[in-house]
Amino acid sequence: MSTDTKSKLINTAIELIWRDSYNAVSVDEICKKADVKKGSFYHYFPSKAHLALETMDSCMQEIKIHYDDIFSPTRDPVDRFSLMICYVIDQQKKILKELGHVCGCPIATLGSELAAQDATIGTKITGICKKKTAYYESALRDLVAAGIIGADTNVAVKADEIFAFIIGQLIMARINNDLGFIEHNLERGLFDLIGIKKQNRKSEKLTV
Amino acid sequence: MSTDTKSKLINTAIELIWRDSYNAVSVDEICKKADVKKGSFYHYFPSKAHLALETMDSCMQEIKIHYDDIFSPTRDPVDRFSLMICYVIDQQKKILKELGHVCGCPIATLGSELAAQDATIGTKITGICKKKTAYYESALRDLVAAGIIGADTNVAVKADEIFAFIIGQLIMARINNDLGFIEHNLERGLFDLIGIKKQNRKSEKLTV
DNA sequence: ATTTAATTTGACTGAATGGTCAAAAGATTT
DNA sequence: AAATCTTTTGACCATTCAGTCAAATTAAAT
Repeated sequence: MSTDTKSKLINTAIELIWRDSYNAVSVDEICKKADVKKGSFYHYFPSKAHLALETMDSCMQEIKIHYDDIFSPTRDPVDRFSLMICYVIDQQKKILKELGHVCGCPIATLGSELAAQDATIGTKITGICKKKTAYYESALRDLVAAGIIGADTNVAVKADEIFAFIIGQLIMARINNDLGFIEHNLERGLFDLIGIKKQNRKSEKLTV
Repeated sequence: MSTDTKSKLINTAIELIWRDSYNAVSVDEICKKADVKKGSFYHYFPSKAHLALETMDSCMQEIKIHYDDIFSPTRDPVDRFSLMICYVIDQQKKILKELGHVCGCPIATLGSELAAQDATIGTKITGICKKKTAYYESALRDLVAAGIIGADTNVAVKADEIFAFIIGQLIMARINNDLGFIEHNLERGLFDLIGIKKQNRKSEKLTV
């Protein structure tokens, strides 16, 4: 079972690239930290760029597990968004503790860096974004059905806006290396953007 | 007048770093495209990182000229936001034509890439963001005074949200290499976020 | 037990990296 | 015209980069 070597490389790459950046991290550095020789690296990945692609798959796989639960149709649609915000913030806190820096969204950071450099990464990320917005879209439809937001809401557009909003806040948190703002304002801002009136918000804390 | 050499380097660096990324562009590449020898580069900049800092100053200087006009207190506060969106989109279109790729916000892209790598860049960008949100904040206060948005609006928080929202949309446009979404939805989304009712929006196009 | 296939190793390559430096050339000042 | 200061040049450096490869090791199949 030597998928161990491969996943060691992927997990190490996620850490290093997420904290620094794709171009700032070398193959040698990844290998050294993963305690894998370079020859093994190129046995599993044809190039550094392919490693990057697989790290994104790995991230998305992890996210999917949580989002499938958070955005379960059995949940109240308002709660789904609240829980997502909780998850995002908790994850950022965890990574801050582990890596010593606010890191933001690994996929957006990587995507922004490589957008013009590698077209295949651009299309890959576009696909991942589509998956994420699908969660938002379906929750928005349920909000419409529940009469919490207007029936005239363009849910596809609104879902993309939610995504961009969160990405933007995470980028700012990364640049400022500070989670304070999103801890205090991300949820409220999101509900403003969606157009959920205050009375529909739960003041009690929810757990994932 | 040899500031010519220096500004040639800065302008070339803006182009290359904006389109690709800081770490993807080498000093040699910048020198070659600017037609400046490497020795001259290090005569004007003590390091590559210092060049990056000066490119941000240069970007901010350019933005300030436009924003001082767009956010002039003589303007209707709703118009200010509309004009800003026009400016952002026009600039993106121009850069797309020039550089062949949607490039997003140069400062956010660079900031996201170097946040954990170089602390001085992080603080520099935090300063620039403060300047930008000052424009939004003052326009928001004028919206409050005009009774267009609620007097209970936390303008400082809302300004940061606006900033994050735009940054997020630009990142997505960069990743997708497509301006379609922001052309169609950025203004509407921004007004949703601010909480401006439809009747306050001008349907007519404005010019900067 | 032997063949076959998958994995690991470590030394290697050539190009590119950020940065240096002394000397030449050009301006400015005296 | 001589001296001083600024700018430009191009050769140079040590290091790092992504990627290669043949041989050694280990595991699986026969």
